[in-house]
Amino acid sequence: MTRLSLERALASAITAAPALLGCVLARRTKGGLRIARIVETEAYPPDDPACHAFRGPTRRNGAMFGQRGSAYVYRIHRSFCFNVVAGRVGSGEAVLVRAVEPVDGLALMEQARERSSVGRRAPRGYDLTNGPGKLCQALDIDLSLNGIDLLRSGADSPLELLPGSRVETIATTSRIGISVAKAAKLRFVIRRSPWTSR
DNA sequence: ACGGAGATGGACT
DNA sequence: GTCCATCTCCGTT
Repeated sequence: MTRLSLERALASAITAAPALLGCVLARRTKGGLRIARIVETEAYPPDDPACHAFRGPTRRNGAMFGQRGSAYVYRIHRSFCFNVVAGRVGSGEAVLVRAVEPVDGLALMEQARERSSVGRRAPRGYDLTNGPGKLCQALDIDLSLNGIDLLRSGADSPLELLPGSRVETIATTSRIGISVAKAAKLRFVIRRSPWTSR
């Protein structure tokens, strides 16, 4: 996949969600570099009652109405969830990244997960990044990254989205954790990847 | 000013 | 399967 084809896929949440499988997230902090490959996504298109933007912009979902390729981060209970904004400015659509496969910086991810798990069993193996809240812990993604441009490259880019290599078979299922529009098959996973959630 | 809900995760039965 | 921690935001008073 080229950078151009990635940007083209971001024209809508529906096209972006499968296209983001296999793409790579590069997280840069003072501690060092963490690299992860996206293995599970969910599309939240406009006019979808399960989409946070469905009832128009608010302070929480404001970043969803920004430029395609920017980040939308929000808090749910104790956790954060990370989305890639798609569509046109103002359309209000995004792709939730639900699971990633660690590629590099594994020790940093383990430390970050352990830090968030004080008093509990330290997460190991697939448990490290196989859920939307878990990957945000492992990559230290929080509200400070809400709205940033993920397509900007450079040593000072805190979180960057990079095109991936072509992916194995993609499976499509219902989305997880929502209370409305449950039937839509808008969850995309790399088939047989052990790093997906559930 | 206040009550309720949530695209979750972890512990427990 | 059930329960609930913990916080931001929203809609309503």
